[in-house]
Amino acid sequence: MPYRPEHKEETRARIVECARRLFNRRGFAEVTIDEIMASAGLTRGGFYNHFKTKDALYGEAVASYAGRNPAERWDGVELDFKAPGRSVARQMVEAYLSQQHLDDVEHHCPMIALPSDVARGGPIVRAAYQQLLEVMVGVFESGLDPDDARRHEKALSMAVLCVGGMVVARTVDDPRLRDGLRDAARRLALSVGRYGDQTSPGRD
Amino acid sequence: MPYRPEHKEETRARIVECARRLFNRRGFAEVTIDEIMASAGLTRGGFYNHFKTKDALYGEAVASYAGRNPAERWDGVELDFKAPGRSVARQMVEAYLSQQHLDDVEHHCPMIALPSDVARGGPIVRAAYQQLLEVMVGVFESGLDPDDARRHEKALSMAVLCVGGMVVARTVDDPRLRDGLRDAARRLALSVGRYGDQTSPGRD
DNA sequence: TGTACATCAGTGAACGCGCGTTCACTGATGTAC
DNA sequence: TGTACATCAGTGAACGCGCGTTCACTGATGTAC
Repeated sequence: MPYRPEHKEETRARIVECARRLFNRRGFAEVTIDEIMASAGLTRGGFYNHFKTKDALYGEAVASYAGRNPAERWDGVELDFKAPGRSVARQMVEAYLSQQHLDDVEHHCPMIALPSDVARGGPIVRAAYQQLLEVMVGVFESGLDPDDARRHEKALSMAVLCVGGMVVARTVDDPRLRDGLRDAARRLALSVGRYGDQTSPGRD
Repeated sequence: MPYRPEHKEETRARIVECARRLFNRRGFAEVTIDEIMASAGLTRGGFYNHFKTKDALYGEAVASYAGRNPAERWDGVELDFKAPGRSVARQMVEAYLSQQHLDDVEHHCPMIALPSDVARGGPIVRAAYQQLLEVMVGVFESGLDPDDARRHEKALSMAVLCVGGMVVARTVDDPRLRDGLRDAARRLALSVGRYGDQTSPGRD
């Protein structure tokens, strides 16, 4: 056996990770296989030792984010997904809508980085995307009162605020408008989750 | 003068409109000039009588949506933007988050159809996009109590719910989840606007 | 320990298709007489 | 009213670059002896 058995697997994982970052930054169509391989320290030809086509890599890149340990997703924020609940849900809102997450394009959630690419993408990519969304909704739901009849609906609207807030903020240049959108989304999401924000206070 | 003076202008407008629809459906990179021209009933070569490059057309296509009479944007919904206010703002939430708007991909607002393309786009496209968003926020603001200190913040979060709700819904296949997201966003936006929905009732 | 070997991850030249762009030409149109 | 003309919107063949993909080859590596 010429190479360690893990060798190829490691290289493959490196390619996927490099591709994911490049796709996040510039979109699927604009990134070339040459660039991806160079970014992984390899050359063009080797690509097809690992993947059948460029499209196949795309699916894996989106799925790789979904498959990662969620705690790793936003640098510096430790979320304990084994025991979700109020404080994890709250932290998730804060982390997702943070300045840091907005600036760190390479580590954006695909829901933010590639919404239109995914909307036009194939079934594998779409399934990976939906799974991500369902995890997020589940975390928000776990942070809400189990007796609340509108628990699920509230969790859904919190997810819309998180993803939507980032998607919209990302396309705006004016920093005041951008931060205003992010902040408005953050406050309303916290308010829906009853985390004490006063944006839209209701009975408790 | 061989042709009526308006002739060229009309052809040009037809190309922009055809391009806008195709871009909405499949994104900028995936649509060819051949397709655009064929869709406008013309042939490839004539394109450069009207536009300098494909990129220039892209900017115009996004801008064309912003420049249209807002009342035309969502078929069957008449919004009187000359006299905005509560009922116009409410209608806008309903129309934007309607099933009809979700299904009618060709007439999607670019904020929904092209969020990632725009996020990576040039200054002209981004400026057109931001203008669209500001119009929407302005309408929502006009529908809120002028004495409300959080008026602007509320209008921003309503815009996030509208755009975000559609962006997220569009990428999900499961119809229950998709409609759940849209509905949750709609109800929360109406509630923030104090249009009588009970999602998150507060003092009035 | 050292050497020959088999394997296969990685190389880089080459291919070929597709698409943006160019350009010499055509022919439909409004005008002049 | 009819005809010759000038204009220029539109045509379609051709160009050439870029990129996805292929393929014959290389050379690094672990194994066998």
